[in-house]
Amino acid sequence: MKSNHVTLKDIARILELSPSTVSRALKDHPDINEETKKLVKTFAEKVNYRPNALALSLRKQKTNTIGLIIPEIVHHFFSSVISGIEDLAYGEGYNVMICQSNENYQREVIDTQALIDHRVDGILVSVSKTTRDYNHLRSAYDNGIPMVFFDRIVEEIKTDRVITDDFQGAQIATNHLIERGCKNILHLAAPQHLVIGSRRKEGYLKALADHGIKADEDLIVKCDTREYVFSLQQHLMKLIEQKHIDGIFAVNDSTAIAAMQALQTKGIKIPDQIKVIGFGDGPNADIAYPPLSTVEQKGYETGREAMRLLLQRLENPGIEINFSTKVLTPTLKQRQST
Amino acid sequence: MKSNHVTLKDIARILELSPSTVSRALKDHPDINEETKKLVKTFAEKVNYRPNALALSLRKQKTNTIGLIIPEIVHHFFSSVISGIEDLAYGEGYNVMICQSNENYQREVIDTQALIDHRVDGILVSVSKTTRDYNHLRSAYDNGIPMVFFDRIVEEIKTDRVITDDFQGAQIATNHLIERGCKNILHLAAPQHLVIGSRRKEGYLKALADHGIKADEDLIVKCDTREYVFSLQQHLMKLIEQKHIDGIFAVNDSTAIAAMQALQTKGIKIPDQIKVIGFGDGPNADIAYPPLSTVEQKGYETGREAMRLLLQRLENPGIEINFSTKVLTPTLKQRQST
DNA sequence: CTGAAAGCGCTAACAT
DNA sequence: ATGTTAGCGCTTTCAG
Repeated sequence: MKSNHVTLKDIARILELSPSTVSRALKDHPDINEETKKLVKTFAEKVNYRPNALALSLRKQKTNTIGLIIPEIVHHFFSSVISGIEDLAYGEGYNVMICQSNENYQREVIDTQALIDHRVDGILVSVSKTTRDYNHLRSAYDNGIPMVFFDRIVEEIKTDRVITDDFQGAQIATNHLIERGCKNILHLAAPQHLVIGSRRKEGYLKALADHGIKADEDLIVKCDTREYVFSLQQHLMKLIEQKHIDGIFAVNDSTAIAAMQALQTKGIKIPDQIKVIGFGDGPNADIAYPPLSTVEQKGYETGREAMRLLLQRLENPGIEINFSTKVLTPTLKQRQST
Repeated sequence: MKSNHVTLKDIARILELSPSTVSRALKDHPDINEETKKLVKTFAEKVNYRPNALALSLRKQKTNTIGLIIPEIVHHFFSSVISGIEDLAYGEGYNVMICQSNENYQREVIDTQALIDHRVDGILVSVSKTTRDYNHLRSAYDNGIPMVFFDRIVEEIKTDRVITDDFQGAQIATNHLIERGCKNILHLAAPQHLVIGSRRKEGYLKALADHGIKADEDLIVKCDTREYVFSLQQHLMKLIEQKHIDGIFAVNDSTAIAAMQALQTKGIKIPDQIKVIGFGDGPNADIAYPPLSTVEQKGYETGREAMRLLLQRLENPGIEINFSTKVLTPTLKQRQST
């Protein structure tokens, strides 16, 4: 059970050649005799030789690894992001080192450090909800490691970015409810200190204004998780009755789905009596009853785009200008809840 | 923007010391003068020195990284597994290199290779559905890299394992349906070359036998994804009618939920006409309509247990006997679909 | 066409 | 108490 990796030196010794010759033979260096190449290659194949990636990285001063810092893998949006990143990265010969911050600032700091320690060639990051200080990221930046922020960006650090147009997404969702005949629309909102929280609320307000509907502060309730919905159930039901609510725009899908379930326990029919729309479009939307209308946030493309921007930096080192921000527009996914 | 990591040598040069002294000072070697230590440490702190993990690994012949090969991160079970692994690993100073095979054999081979190339200290793996040949894994094993299989194990390779008692879980699920009055139970099964596929089928058969119900091969249909359900919809509906199906045990939750949706489009009432139970207990179970009864499979514990077994091997190298298999027993989660 | 030697960043046995 | 040296596995100049 002891480690027994074959090294270049091993091959050289057995074949009575020098390590340099073996190295060159393996990578088809023109100087090497065809005979020798064949000999070395077949032998290497036979003994299942694999170059040591660490030694290579150390020598080349390039790890061909990019680091990814992500809040929570369980969320469908983020796991789609991972797929987008990996598909591009693998194709270009890069490995991805995934770190999950678990929405925890301390963990994020440690993760960033680990990525720097491993000398990743670049970092992709979406910051945790609890991160308010950015020195750890700036330190990576100062170390000369190219970075790209996606989704949860840090405005203070100038880099390439990929974001979703939350404002427009919320507007699309709210417009849709209005077009479906809703007059009194409840918004279940995320905390306003989060960019997605305030941007989505603003989009909601804009849609109302565009249709000459007067906004009502009472109809904006801070409530952005499934659990939150059930704990506010009493309050929400009262509100819905008093204000004659006929539409709900929730800041994410799981909140929207929980809201539907809460309404249904009171015998309210969806979409007949109240129409509901979410934000995100994970697989839950299809599973919900009725299937949830929502705006689709493009996780896969977000990841792909972020990786693309990073690759660009990696291929053009030294050029630290012209940072670009890619904005992805979410699209309406109508199902049966509206 | 150019890479500018400080090295031991840099510090040595500037402080006019030898690299070894700096190295020792940094790790509190008793031989080193307190003055020198202080000098070195404060300077290292100041310039934000961080040892190069690659150089360290190369030198120590130990990467403190463990590799994880997992079919699909999106599945709740697997992302829980990751959390279980990480929590333990980080605590012990290990990093986790996550590879997603995407249920693709080719990718799994490449991933395994990448882990070997990076000289991970150990590997945790749950094989993809499409994997039939195990040479890639055996090669890691032969290289002396300790492995632990979890969930989707490979029986041909002797290692430590963590599995769910699929047999018992299936039995629990099927018994539950029978107790709820079902007589003709359809089983939506996973491919039989997967251990979880055959074990769950066997548990189903055992439950039937225990209750004197004659098994009917026609009632076991290979169908283990949401998409599969909809593509087989015609066939399934016919079967349900002909065989007077009154209960369905699906090999996983999303298949169970898709089945409920398919039935509902035909006006079939759940649980009144047909009762449905799944396997896994992800968050989808709560969102489904009606909320899905299922057996709870413990992802977090699976990951933790697998990592625990691996750590044991890493701490006792050379002992390649007494491989143990940890079996976790799933528990019934009754909701409204039965 | 092949080999010797240096070095990527670090540690540790062996000096002094 | 500190320095020298060798070496982890590899590539790449520089010499033959």
